[in-house]
Amino acid sequence: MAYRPTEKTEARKRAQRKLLLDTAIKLVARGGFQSLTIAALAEHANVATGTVYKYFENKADLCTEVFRLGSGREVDHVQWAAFPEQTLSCTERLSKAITRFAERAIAGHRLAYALIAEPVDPLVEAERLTYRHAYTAIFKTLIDEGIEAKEFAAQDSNISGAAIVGALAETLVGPLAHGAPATAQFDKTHLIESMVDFCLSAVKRAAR
Amino acid sequence: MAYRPTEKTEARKRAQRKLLLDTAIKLVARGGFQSLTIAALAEHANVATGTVYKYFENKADLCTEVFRLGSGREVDHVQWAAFPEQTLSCTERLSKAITRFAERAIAGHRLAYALIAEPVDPLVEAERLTYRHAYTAIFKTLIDEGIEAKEFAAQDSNISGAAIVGALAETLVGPLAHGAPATAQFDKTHLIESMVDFCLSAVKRAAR
DNA sequence: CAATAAAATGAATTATAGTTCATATTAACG
DNA sequence: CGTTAATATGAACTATAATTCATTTTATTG
Repeated sequence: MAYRPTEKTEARKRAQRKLLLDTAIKLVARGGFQSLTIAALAEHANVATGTVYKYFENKADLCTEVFRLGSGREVDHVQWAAFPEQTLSCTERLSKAITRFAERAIAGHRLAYALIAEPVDPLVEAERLTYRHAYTAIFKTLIDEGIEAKEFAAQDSNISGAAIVGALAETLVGPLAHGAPATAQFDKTHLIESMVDFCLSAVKRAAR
Repeated sequence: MAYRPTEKTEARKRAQRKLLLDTAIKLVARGGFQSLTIAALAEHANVATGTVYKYFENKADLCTEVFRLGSGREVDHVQWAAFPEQTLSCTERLSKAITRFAERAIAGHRLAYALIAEPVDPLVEAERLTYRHAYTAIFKTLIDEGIEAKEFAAQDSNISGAAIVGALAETLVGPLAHGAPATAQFDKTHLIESMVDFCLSAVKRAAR
């Protein structure tokens, strides 16, 4: 008997895996999923291509994990805004959730675009639906609460939730799309305010 | 001198090209852009792969034309609903335009999904943005008219237009996505009504 | 029919990535 | 230090499609 995995090697293994994932996310944030190739990942992480396969079953597996890691935090932030510690009206919470979504998308630039809208391998597409659905679920729950509290009109909260996600994605992704030059600045505050107004009016349905 | 293109051959050429485009659209409608390969197209159109290149520069060119042909008619239909012959209120016209958009998307199934949301080659993505923008422009113009007529609140019509397109795409594409079994029926009328309510309330902004 | 130009063919080539695996390297333990 | 097991390596292999091009077929005219 001469060799056994020890805490040190296990730690190294975990670190290597994390390094690969972090590097992969950097690649996606820089050039989208289309730039995430095994070769490029290996290159940037200073390992051989074969090594990647010691940590990930195959490319789909890698993409899925990248997607989860990249989006998990994003979803959490919106979740926290929608369901805060303090007691706030549903109107305020929806407003904050939309603002948070938008702010992070704008800050994240290419990454947000890649996660929300960029063309990806069909294998990854399923994961994106999950991602978008996570947002829809947050808005749906919040809208249900708002209906209960008589702040919002009675409505199909699933549809409204999805509509909000779609509206946000379209209005945010438009300006961020392609390799939209970071110079092409747009009025972030104006965009966010507009979207808050649009969505709040929609769920309140005061108009006839 | 012995051979010169004549009207007959020119006509045949045009017909061949049309056949290829129609076949390509059928393929996309059946299995999305991912199933549109030169080999498959040639096979289904009963020509050799090389022949395709007599009619199209390259694949990107083919995809672009497929996109234009496929979406052109769709956009026109919404355009007609938004700007009809008869005099109608902006509210009614917006309602009809949204309904038309949704009805055609639902009827078109896979094709609508492919045009609006399916992952495609980045080369084709630019064309999609054009396509979505065409819808945004229609809604923007209609919203501007509605603001003028005091039917809608003052707002950034570009943002609202894009928001409507995004909201529609998200709510419609969700149920249509993947190879969503045609059996998985959803309440089409309910969905359309909900979206009309959502969008009309949003642009009217009666709520505060 | 002969001559010729256009059009079609499809096997071969090219390009791009994902995946594998025989070999080399490294780490742990006696 | 020597043995052994785990890890890493990266060139070779595989798969998938796009693209090309020498050859064949077809259409037109004198």
